Amino acid sequence: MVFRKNLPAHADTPERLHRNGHSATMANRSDEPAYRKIQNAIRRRIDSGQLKPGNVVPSERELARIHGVSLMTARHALTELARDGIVERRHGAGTFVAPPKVQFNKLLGYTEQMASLGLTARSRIVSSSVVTREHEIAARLGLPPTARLGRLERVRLAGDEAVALEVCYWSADEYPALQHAPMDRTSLFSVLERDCGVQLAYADEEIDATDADQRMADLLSLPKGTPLLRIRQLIFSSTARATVFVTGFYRSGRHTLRIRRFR
Amino acid sequence: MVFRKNLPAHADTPERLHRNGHSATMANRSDEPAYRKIQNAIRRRIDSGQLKPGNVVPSERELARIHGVSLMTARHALTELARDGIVERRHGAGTFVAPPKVQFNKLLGYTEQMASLGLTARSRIVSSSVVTREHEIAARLGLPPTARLGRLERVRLAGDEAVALEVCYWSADEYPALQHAPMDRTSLFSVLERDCGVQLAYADEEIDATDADQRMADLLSLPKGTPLLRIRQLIFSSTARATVFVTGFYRSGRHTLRIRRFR
DNA sequence: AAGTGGTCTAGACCACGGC
DNA sequence: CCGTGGTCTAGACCACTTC
Repeated sequence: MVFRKNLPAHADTPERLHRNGHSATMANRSDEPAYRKIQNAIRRRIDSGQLKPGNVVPSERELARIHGVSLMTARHALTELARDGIVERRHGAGTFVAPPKVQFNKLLGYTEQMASLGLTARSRIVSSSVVTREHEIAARLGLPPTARLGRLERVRLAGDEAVALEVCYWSADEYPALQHAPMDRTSLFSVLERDCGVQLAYADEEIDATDADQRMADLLSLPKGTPLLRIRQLIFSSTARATVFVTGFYRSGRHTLRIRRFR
Repeated sequence: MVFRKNLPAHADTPERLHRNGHSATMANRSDEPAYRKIQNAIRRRIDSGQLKPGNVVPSERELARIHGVSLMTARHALTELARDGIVERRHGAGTFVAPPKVQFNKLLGYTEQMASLGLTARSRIVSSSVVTREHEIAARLGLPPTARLGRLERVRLAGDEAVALEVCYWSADEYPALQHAPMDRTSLFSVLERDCGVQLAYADEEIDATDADQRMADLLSLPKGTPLLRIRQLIFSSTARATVFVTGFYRSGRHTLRIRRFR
């Protein structure tokens, strides 16, 4: 409930009546701050296509009038939207819907990458187990040396062609659900985020080149010695906890990593 | 000159005298906004080591008092510093100096990378020329197909060991200075930024794995067929102009690319 | 309880952009 | 010229943390 508060010192004039007496009657809908309501109103108009990139957004003064708030509050709403890249402000001209941003260096699972290319991810499970002697990987995950780790080894397919071998490790005690999910059809990311209540946030990756040993060569149907891109990623949750460790071997020519780096 | 302005409506009380009459006497130093002065004052105290990470920064009310500004102005100063990651705000507790941020995915030249590891970069120039028939690379740089391109091929050394082969291309007409700089001792980045007045901003990179052909094997003193990490980068200026195209072949085990990706 | 940041008011003057 | 965003005032009440 937002009752009327905010009566500055100089409101000791009789005009304080302008706060109409809807206090108990209309539900003022949650304790959402006014500036956030304004933001949401604008976001909705953008999402619905009513406001397109380049279109002008109502000015500070207009928003203040429409929503019945002070200039500073309307201003705060627009300033934050600009900081988040939703709108662009041009001094003396106005506030405009920003062109949609392409996200760089975005952390995606294989399933999501394929989906973003309009393809369906398929996998073949090579092995699925619980291991206890992976000291180094346990250490990377911030677990004791002999922690029980879930381990999943999958061959990634594009069409009928094997393009990658991925091995994942996670704490078997914290995420038992992963052990029994149908991982040949399901995304590891989606199980974690939907079923385990983990919000993934970022991954630190080490990238180098190696070549296929006999086992990899067999699994990927390649000659032994073929160069492979190796990506080791340690994936962190939004609470900065190391959650999954993945090592992937990607067939050259079938997989190029694209990143953008900033100065 | 900032004279006293900002006399809101309710300042018709006698208290407006509190603006002490220094108007013409002390030089108010530039037209820098008050909130920026506050920010600079705090930044200086952090840079000089007087304020260390975790230390508390003066509160909004304190800053307002010290600098003789209103609460909203002091608040604005801190809010922006927090947005830039300089300080962290904790509701009910205070504002604190943020721990120094490690920069991820930072675009660095080889010379700079070595410097950041406390090492000195060395290179051996393999060839330096101007070419006119690299249609594909010219296209990447946004130039006509037969544009004159500067081309520089260098072997990168760590100690006495060859760790990488890098080939750079740029517009020979726009940056003639690059052709005659002592590139065995100098950074391409520093020549561009210092001598050519170009501010580099970001690079789009394509990363995959390949293996050494006979020529690379000879130049890097490796067996033919050794897996190499290939990084092709198109480097853009702050005006979003493609400026340099670099292809690098990095010896595995001697070079691991580290990046962070966000969800 | 004291102090902090978070939200908000009802205005002010200025610098800038486009007509 | 008029409308826009940028800076700023002198306060207010609230939610939160710390003691």
